[in-house]
Amino acid sequence: MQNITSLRSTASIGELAKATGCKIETIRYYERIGILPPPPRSDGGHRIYDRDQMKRLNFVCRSRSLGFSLSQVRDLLSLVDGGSDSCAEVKTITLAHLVAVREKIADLQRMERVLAETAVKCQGDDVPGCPIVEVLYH
Amino acid sequence: MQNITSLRSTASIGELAKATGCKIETIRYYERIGILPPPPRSDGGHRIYDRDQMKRLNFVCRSRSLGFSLSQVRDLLSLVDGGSDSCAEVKTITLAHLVAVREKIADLQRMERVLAETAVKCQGDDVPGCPIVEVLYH
DNA sequence: TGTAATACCTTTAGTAGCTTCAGGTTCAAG
DNA sequence: CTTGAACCTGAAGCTACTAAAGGTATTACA
Repeated sequence: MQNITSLRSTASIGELAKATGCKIETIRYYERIGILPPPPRSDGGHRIYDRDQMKRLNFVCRSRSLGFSLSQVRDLLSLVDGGSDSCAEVKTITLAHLVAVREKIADLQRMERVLAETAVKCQGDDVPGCPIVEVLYH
Repeated sequence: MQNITSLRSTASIGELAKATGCKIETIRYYERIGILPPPPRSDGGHRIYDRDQMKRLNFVCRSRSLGFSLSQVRDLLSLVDGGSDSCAEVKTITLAHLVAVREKIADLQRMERVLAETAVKCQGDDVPGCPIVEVLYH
């Protein structure tokens, strides 16, 4: 029984990684760049995490998986840490990100269309007249 | 009249940049990493490009704008340079890329959905109960 | 308790695809 | 001939990690 949420209130970095789905190296990286605070250490120097840290890392991972940049994550964290009534700012960041995501989708859909249209034209014959190459030369 | 396509058959790096929409620094970068061959130089050391180079750069830029990686561009260029009947290989690279593009679109659409659903729930009140923050904590 | 496997530690360098900077040289217009 | 724009090089910086090297701590088992 090593389940962090049941028996023990602390976890090693490896247990934290398993619990959050975030790689060990990434956790250390987040600490190095100040996204996560440095945790206490064992006598031997191993990192020891508590539930708050796990919550925080979950927040970071979830934000990242939704495409927020690390600097946006930093901003979100400082709003959450602040605890003041800054929900509006959280929403502002989210909506700005939503716009960016939609732009990326539109970009990719444009690519997708051109690639698909072009690929069907190609029979796989000879390069000199390859329709894909023609399109790439424009 | 400095139009590269009309009066002169050579162009400076700046003219090439304007003609292709590719930045000067990026052109030099492509040369450095071997995507573009080093062009001849003026007595003073300035790069001089001809129409073939411009075509090649166009090919690179267009491929990049369709989301091909530089290593894919490299592969495509060597197929084109080879001139043999490798149209099938061009198509293979294109289809593989198309699959990757579609995956990216699907990823982004998942993000978009969560972000949009979450954002509408938030009224912009206070952080402790912010629905966006809740979702990020999961 | 001894030991071996596993997990952890630090620091450094590498990845993609550019962009920016510093500090200097060349070119073209007037 | 001068001046300002365009060009040159080499190195560093950017995002967000990932990997590798070489060493130490912890833990499971006998």
